[in-house]
Amino acid sequence: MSLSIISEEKKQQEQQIQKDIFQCIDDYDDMIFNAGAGAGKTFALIKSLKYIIEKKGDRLNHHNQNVICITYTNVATNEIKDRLGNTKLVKVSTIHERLWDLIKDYQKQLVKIHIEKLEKEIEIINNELGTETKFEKYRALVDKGAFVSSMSQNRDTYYQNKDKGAGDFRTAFKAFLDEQYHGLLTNVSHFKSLVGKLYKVQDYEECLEKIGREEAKYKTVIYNARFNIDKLHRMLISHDTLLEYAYKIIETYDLVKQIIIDKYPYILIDEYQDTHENVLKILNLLSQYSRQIKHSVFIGYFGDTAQNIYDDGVGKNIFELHQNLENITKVYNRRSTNEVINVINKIRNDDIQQLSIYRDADGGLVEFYYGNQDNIDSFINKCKDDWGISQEKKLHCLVLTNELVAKYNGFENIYQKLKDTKYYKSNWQSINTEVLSNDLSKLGNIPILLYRVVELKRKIDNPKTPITDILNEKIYRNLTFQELKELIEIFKSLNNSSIKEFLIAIFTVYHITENQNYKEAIKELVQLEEYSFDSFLGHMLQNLFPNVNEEDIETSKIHLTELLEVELEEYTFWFEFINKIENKDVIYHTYHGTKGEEYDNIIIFMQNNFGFDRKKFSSYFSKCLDTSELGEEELIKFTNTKNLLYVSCSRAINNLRILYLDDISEFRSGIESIFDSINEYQT
DNA sequence: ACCTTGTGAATTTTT
DNA sequence: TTCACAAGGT
Repeated sequence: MSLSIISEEKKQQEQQIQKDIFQCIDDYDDMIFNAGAGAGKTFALIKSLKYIIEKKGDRLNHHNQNVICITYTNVATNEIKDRLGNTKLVKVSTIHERLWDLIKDYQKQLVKIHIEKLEKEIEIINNELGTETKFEKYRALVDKGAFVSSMSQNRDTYYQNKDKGAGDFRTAFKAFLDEQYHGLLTNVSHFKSLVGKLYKVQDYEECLEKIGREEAKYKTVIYNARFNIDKLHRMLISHDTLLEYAYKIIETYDLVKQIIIDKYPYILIDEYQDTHENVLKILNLLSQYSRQIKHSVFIGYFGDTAQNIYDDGVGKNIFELHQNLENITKVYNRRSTNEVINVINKIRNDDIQQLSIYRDADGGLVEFYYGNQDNIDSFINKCKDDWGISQEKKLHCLVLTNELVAKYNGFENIYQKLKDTKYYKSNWQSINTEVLSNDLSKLGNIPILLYRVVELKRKIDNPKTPITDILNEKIYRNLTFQELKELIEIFKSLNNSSIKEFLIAIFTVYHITENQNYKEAIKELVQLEEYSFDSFLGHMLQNLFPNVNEEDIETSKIHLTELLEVELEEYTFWFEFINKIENKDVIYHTYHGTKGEEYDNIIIFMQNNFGFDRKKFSSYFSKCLDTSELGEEELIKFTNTKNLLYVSCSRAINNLRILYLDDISEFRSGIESIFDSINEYQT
């Protein structure tokens, strides 16, 4: 049994590092705590928070002050709250939640910033319309105003057709568009882009007028965390714009700065490398202003530049954005065996070269194999055999895309059928959040509906489910035992093989039963105008094929019916995935999705391409021997890939194998520089 | 034979 | 965003 004996000497040094952090807190020295993967960053953060509570708590309470702890995700927020225990002193939240809380009452100022934003956006669009080559034909129009007003009268036609291919779109538009404008339609995507921009300008100008007239809904700006895009013309801002506005308001108004400083003298940031540049700019402003007015503030960053895998994150730039930070690093690793540490050190290749804190850290395994797609199954089996994988000792596989995660976790058809709908084709960015999120509130309309149906079916089929769990409390609260029993009997009779059959049974019973409680329960489950399978399907159609053409309705309905006919087992796997129920011995994740996690046994499936980049990993390995020649753009790409590789490899505690699915002969030496030897995988 | 233009396909994560 | 490919023009 390795990783069990902690070195006394290193433990003492670890404690010294923690004391250094405390010293910074005492002296109000802004600091950055840098530590590699598995170093116990969150542990250090929590210890620091506890130190502040213990040593400064009374004074803070006396002055009605609080400590701010900001995290990158809601999951991290909950984890810190959990580990910290109950305290009113520390406000733990995501950066967005905290910033909105800080600025939302300054509506007058926010609306002013909003007006500036709208004006700037209009200017940007007009500038694009005036310069970009794709708008050349528009610029050549003699009477642009006539075209603009003609288009604004035909918004409906535009939105009904904008998701169609070029051919259909052209036909639809030629029918009513004045002949003189047909030239604009030669390139349909240019035309779509043009009209979209014209509409935006119109919306924004209209919004500015409404703000000017102080119309009811135009006096306040609202941050909506549920949507990923701004709806500026409706006074709604999303995540990035919130940060932008917060920065502006804090930059402009010294009073706001002072209020924040005086209320929150300690600000700690978890995973700083992922935070947005604007957040750093805000914190830097606060730090500088606090020195100016001589009201002390402590700002502490906890994180690791090498784990910056999102483009928005500041990463290494933090040192430029917030200068004179006290730099505290920790090189001890509490997670992995020496074999793993050795490899991840070579990947990060910077001044943090980790050492295990354990005296018995040998005994792990890291191996690099290459093969092809056909080897995947047998490779998994080999690892299962070699490592004695079982229900209790699971194997975690890292793949690059959610599509593969869905496939290997056993619900390929559900994912594909949803993906192949009109809605998710035009909102491809939404499919993964709306179908695969562990956070139910993020699931899309139809996925959450299907989820609830599956949930009900599972509860009914499981004899151990308590009656009260099947029903919403609203329904059963006022029922007598007899009524409850009858109701459950009806539910138990809905015994079916597929979601489709189950739904049909639900609605059939709905129409024949006299039991009002049942009807209420079904209404609670699905809210429809009419309770029938057809109307359920219609509801799905409306959501997943919005504005679908008359002639496509039938095929779309067939598509959706097929979705409902997918094997029940797949729905079970999907349900378990959403709920993170790990019933199988092999579990699949995306590389990105494993951030912050750790697993005993890992396989990473790797290949040349990822996303837009056909040579993501191949070019990484080609360049990792010598990065001196790289240009700025190339270096950003390189670092991004390096960090992703670092994050995924550093999840491993004991065993790590990589199977590369493309030919590696061109960049062999790059791989060898990190993984020592390369094995050809043979079945 | 070669060039230009238009089109579609590939897609991680968080707020 | 980048690439491949098809269609049509020179």
